[in-house]
Amino acid sequence: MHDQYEPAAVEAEAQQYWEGAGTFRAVEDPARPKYYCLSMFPYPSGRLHMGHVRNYTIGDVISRFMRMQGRNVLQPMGWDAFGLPAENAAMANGVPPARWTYDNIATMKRQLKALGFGLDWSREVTTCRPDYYRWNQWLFLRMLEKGIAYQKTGTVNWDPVDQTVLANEQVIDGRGWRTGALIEKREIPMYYLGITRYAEELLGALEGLDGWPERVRTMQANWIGRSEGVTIAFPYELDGARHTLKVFTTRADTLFGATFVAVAAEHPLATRAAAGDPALAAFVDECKRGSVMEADLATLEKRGMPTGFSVTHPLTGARVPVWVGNYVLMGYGEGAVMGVPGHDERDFAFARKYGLPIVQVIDVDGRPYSAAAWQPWYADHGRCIGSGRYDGLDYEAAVHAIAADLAARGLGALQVQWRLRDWGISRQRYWGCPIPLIHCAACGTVPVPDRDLPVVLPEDLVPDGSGNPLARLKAFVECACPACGKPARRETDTMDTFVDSSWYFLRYASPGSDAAMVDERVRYWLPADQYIGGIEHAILHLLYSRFWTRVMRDLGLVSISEPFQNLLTQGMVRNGIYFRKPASGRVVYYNPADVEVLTDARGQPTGARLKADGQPVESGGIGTMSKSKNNGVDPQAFIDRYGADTARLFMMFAAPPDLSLDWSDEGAEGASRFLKRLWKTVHAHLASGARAPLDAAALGAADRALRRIAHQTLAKVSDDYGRRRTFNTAIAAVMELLNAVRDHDAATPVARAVVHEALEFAVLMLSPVVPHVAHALWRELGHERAVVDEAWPASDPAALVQDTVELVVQVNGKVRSRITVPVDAAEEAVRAAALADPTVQRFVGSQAVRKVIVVKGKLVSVVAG
RNA sequence: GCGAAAGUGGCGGAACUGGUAGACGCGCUGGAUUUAGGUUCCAGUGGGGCGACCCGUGAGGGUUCGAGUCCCUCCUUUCGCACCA
Repeated sequence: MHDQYEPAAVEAEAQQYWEGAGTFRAVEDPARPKYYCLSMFPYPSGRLHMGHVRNYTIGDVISRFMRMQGRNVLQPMGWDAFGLPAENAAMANGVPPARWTYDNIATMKRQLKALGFGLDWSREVTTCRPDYYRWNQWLFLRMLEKGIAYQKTGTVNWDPVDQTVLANEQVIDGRGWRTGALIEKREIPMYYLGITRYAEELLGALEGLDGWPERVRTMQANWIGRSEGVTIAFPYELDGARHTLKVFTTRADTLFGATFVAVAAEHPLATRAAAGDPALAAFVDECKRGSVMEADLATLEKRGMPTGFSVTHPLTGARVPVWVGNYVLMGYGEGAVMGVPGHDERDFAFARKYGLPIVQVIDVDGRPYSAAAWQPWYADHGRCIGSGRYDGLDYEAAVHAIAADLAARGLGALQVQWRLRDWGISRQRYWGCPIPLIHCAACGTVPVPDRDLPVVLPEDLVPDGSGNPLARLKAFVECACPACGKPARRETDTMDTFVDSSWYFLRYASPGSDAAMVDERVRYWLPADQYIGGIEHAILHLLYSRFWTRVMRDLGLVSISEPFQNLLTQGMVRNGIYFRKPASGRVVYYNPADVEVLTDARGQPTGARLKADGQPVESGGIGTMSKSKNNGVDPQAFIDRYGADTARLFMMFAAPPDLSLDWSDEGAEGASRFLKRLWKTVHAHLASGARAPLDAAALGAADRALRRIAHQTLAKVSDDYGRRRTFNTAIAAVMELLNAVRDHDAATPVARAVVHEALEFAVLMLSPVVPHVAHALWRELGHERAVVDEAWPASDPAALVQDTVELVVQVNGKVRSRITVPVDAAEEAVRAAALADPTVQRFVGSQAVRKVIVVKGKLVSVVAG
C-alpha cells in the first residue's frame, strides 16, 4: 500500500492495464445499445495544446460515464492532416509538409495516450493518406455526375509580387504577409459544391436538432439566411440591344423610392463604363484592391461613382442612374442592388454623400419625415405613399401587387433568396487532396476514371511561397487524356480542407474498408450520439458536414441525414497576457509562467514582474492561449509535473464546458491537492479498523445523515454527467461528500461501513474524470474488477428520505427567519408555524397579514402592510 | 458593419423550473505542526455598521408577494463572417 500519491506510477499502471485488456477496442454488437462519442479531430500542429486537453477530456468523461451506464462506446480519434500550417512550416524549415505532418502526428498521439483517453486507435483516420482522400475524390466525381459539383469563377486574394493566391489570414491590412504588396482581387475558375440546393432542407432540419445548443442553431439559420423578396429587372439599351439589370430586394414596397442602382466593380456594366472614363477606371481598380474578406468589405466606408449609364424604372419609366459601389459584392446575387435612400440606412448615407435624391415612399403612423437626418423608423414597415396606384397598401399587399405587376411585364417575380452561397472548394495549394480532373485540349475537362483513383499527391515537395509546386512538377501535371489518349494536363488545384473534415466521422465507422467509402458498420454507429468541439466551428464545419452527409445519403451511401445528434460546443482556454513595450517599439510578450504577480494584503493584484530580472511587466488582461501572445501552457510540462489526472481534473472543474476557461496555476495546484487528499483519505480509512456489514435499517442519525449525503451526491452527479453536462458541479458535489466524510466520526465499525460506501461512490463518480487514480483506489478498496468495467451505481431511494425540512420565511420579500417542519407538513400547518415564529412576528408587527405564499419544501413568503 | 453569446466577491465559478445570492475551489488572514521555507491540518473570509440592521449579481428602467434568472434601453467582452483550422 502506497501512502503517497505518485501519479507517474499510477498512470503508467492503469494505462498498461487498459492497453493489455483492449478495453477501448469498439466492436459492433447489435445486441447492445451503442454510444458514439465523437470529438473534433485535431490539426497536427506539433504538440497538443490546452484546448485539445479540454475537448478530449470532456469526450472521455462522457465516454467513460456512458460505458458505466452499459453502453457499447465508440470513441475514435484521427488527424485533420492537410492544411496551410504545414506549408508555412515547410517554407520556414525546408522540410516537406508530409514529413512535418507525420512527425507531429507521432508526437501528439503519444501525448493523447499519456492523458489516458479511452480511444480506439484501430479506427484512426489520417486525411492526408491516399486511403482516406481517394474517397474525397471519388465522391467529388459522383457530385460532378449529378451536377452538384460544377465550375464557375470565384474571387481570390492575389499577391502580385509572389504571383500567388493568398488565404485570408495571409492578408494583413490589405497587404501580402510575406511581400507587403497591396493585394488585388482576382477572378479565377474554381469548382463549387451546390450546397444551396440543400439550403431549404438544411434550414428546416435545424428545428429537429434539439440536442444542439440553441445559439448554434440560430447562427446556422441566420447563415443560411432565407429571405423572401422580389427580383426586379431594370431594362436598358446598350449598343442597340436590350438588356436588363437584375436586383433582388426584400423591400419591393419601396420600389418607387429607388433613386439609383449600384453595381459591383467587377460588373460588366462597370467594366464597360470604365473603358471610356479614366477616373472611373481608377476607382474600379481601387475597389478591386484589398482582401476578399467580408468583415473587411463590411467595414469599408461606402463609396461610389456614377457610370454615366442609366436604366429604366420598371414601373414609372423614369431614368435611374447606375453607380459603381465599393460595397456591392459580385458573387452575391447578380452583383447589383437598388438604392432606396428614403428607407435604407446605408443607401441614405450614400445618397447624402453624393447628393442623390431621397424620397419618402413609406408612411409610418403619419410621422413627419425629414431627409436631413436618418431616423431608425424610416426602415420600418408602413403604408405606401408617393407610389401611384400602390398608395395606401401595407407591406405585404404592396410587395405582392408590385411583384404581380412586374411579372405581368416580364420584369420581375417573387423569389426566395438565400444568403448561403455555394461552397468553393478549389485551393491553389499543394498540401491538400488533388481534384481528380484532367484538362485536354480536345476533350475539355475530363474526370479521372474511378479505376485510376486515387490521384496521389507526391509527398516530397517543398513549397517556397510562390505558387503551387505541384504545377511545376511535370511528372504530376503531364498525363494522358482518359477520353482520347492524347497528352493532357492534370488539374493542380487541391480541395478545401473542410472537405476532409466533412465525413471523417463516417470513416471511423468503416475502418479498413478499401472497396467502398463506407460500409454497413455506419448503420450501427451513426449518427454520433455526442459531438464535442470548439464553438468556433459553429457554422462552417458543422454546416458542411450536414451537407456532405446528405449528399452521401442521396447517393445511397448512408441512411441518415443528420450526423450529430447532440452537440456540445466547448469554450476557449485563456490565460493572462504580460508584455513589455520597449522604446524601440516592438512589443515583447512573456509567458505567464515566467511572471510573478504581486498582490496586496487582500490578494488584489497590484502589478507583475518578470521572475528572471525582477523588473515590472505590463498586464494585457486575459486572452485565448496563442503563440502570438506567448500565453500558452504546455500540457506536456504540466503532465510531467502533476500527472494527467490533475490536468483532466482542473480542466473539468474550473468552468462548465461551454464557457471559456481561464488557466490558473494555483487552481491547478488545488486540483492536485484534492487528488492527494482523496488518496490519503481512502488509505487512512482502510487502515482505520474493521467495518461492519452495512445495514441501512440499523444506522444512527449521524451515519444515516452521511449515507443520505452519499446517495444525494450520487443522484446529483448522475444528472450532472448525463443530462446537464456540468462536470464542474459534479466534481464540487464529490468534494462536498469528501468534506462530509472528513467531518464524520468513524469510530465504530458501523460508521466505517457507511464511510466505506461513501468512498466507493466517490471513486466511482470520479473515475470518468480521473481514471488512473480511480483505477488504483478501486483496487485498494478491495475490488477484483477494474473500475473502468464497473457499472454506474444506483442511488437507494430509502437512503434519501428525510424527516424534517428547513424553510426560509420571508416578510415583504426579505429573508427574516427559518423554521423546521416535518417533510409532509400540510400547507396550513406550515403557514401557522411561520406566522407563529417570534422573528416573523417582530417584523410583521402591527401590520395586517395580507397574503401568505407557501412554496413546498422551500419557503414561506409573508406579505404584510 | 452584420450574426450569435456572455457579464455574479480579490479570482474561477454555484444558484437547474421566478423562491435562502456567493455551493465548491483558488487567493488572503489568523492559529497548529515544522530548525526554517514548503507541505499538511484547524478557523475565518461579499461590502458597510458597535449593534439592531442596511447595501449588494455590468448601467438604467419595468413586471412580480418575490428577479442573478423574465421584459425594454444602453455599455463592455468573446466567437463567427465563407481561403486559419
